[in-house]
Amino acid sequence: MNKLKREFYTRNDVVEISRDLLGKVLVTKVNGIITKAKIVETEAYCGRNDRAAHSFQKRTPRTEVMYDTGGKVYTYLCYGIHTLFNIVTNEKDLADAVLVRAVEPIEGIDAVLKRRNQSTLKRMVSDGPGKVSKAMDISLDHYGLDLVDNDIFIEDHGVDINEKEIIESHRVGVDYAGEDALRNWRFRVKGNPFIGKDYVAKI
DNA sequence: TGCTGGATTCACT
DNA sequence: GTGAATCCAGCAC
Repeated sequence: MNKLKREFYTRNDVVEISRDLLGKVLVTKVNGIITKAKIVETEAYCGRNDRAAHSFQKRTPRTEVMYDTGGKVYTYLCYGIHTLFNIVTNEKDLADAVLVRAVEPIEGIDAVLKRRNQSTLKRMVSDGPGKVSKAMDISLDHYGLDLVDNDIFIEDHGVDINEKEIIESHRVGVDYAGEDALRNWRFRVKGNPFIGKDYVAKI
């Protein structure tokens, strides 16, 4: 198991990192419970010239960590209820980030099901960004955490997602971003049962 | 100090 | 298919 190193996160192409993250394994150790899940859906945000990004032309206390060096965790609350999990990328001050939208649980499944109040493992468990953080027990407390040296990190299990297995599509929920909302910066693993169910209609 | 709206989810019909 | 839940950041005053 190779834990991803700083160099993986600090590359300057956030879109490339988003693609590379597909098939990688997100690991969390919260309250002594280890949970692992394969990343099957990501979304890229470019802080400098992407109106969909929180960090676009406004540096605030909330988005401060996006301006830090790649490899940091950016969590924030959406609709007052849901925690969304982002991975900061690129060099310091550039504010790029990747949103993890869906995962496939592979270890600690009992804990995942318990957190999600489910009895069996199915798409429902982790096919949305808010569900991912809940399933993995990621909360706002993890804001600013360093993935390189902490209880939350990403492993490379040698799974290589073929270019042909990646579905590109435009991002959702960011209509306010105008033309930037049309960028094909959302990436999914083709055929994986845990990706968001709307992918057929949105392509 | 107060108002507004959002990178959503889930229960219910 | 639809609507309610729910809270904080950002901005206006």
